[in-house]
Amino acid sequence: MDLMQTRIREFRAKRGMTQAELADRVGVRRETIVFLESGRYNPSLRLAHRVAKELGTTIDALFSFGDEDDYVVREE
Amino acid sequence: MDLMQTRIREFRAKRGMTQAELADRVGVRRETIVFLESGRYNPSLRLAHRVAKELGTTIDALFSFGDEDDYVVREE
DNA sequence: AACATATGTTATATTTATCTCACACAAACT
DNA sequence: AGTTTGTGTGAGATAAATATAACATATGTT
Repeated sequence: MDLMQTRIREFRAKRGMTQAELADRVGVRRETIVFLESGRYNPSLRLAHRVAKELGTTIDALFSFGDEDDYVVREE
Repeated sequence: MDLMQTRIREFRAKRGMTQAELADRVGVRRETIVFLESGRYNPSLRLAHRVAKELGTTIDALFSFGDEDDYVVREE
């Protein structure tokens, strides 16, 4: 099935934001965030964008697929 | 309804690639590319990623939503 | 121990993306 | 004029995202 990686949880934690809070601000159900964080589904581009925006980052920074040469979770 | 902007056509043209070609490489139907280029639907993140990759760019460079401060189509 | 809060799960329903097929149109070429 | 090539459109079918609701678990707090 080839799931994707996401750093949503990492970014969300950095902001001290709860799943429910994020879901709320983004306008989806909390369960949707759960599924997103575990990579179990493939959001629409628009949803990905809203999430990235709420977390103060970009889509490309937030999600990654198996095909990148250089995906690393860097701490800062 | 609030459509999104995309530079797919621009990038595709730059590469001299046809809609059918792109569809093919990306693994979708040509009609899907037509709809994407006209912003009439909201691809899955994975599809957006595949398209960006085939066009040698990133998702964030390829798509934009009404909420950016600074979206410009720049020529290079 | 009881309670509250944050997270995870499972099943079903609804909405939307994408497929499929068929046709239409314009431009370029023979 | 006819043919090819690239692009656009529309309707119906299928697959996948998201909603909804209900329950489960873990952790922290009193």
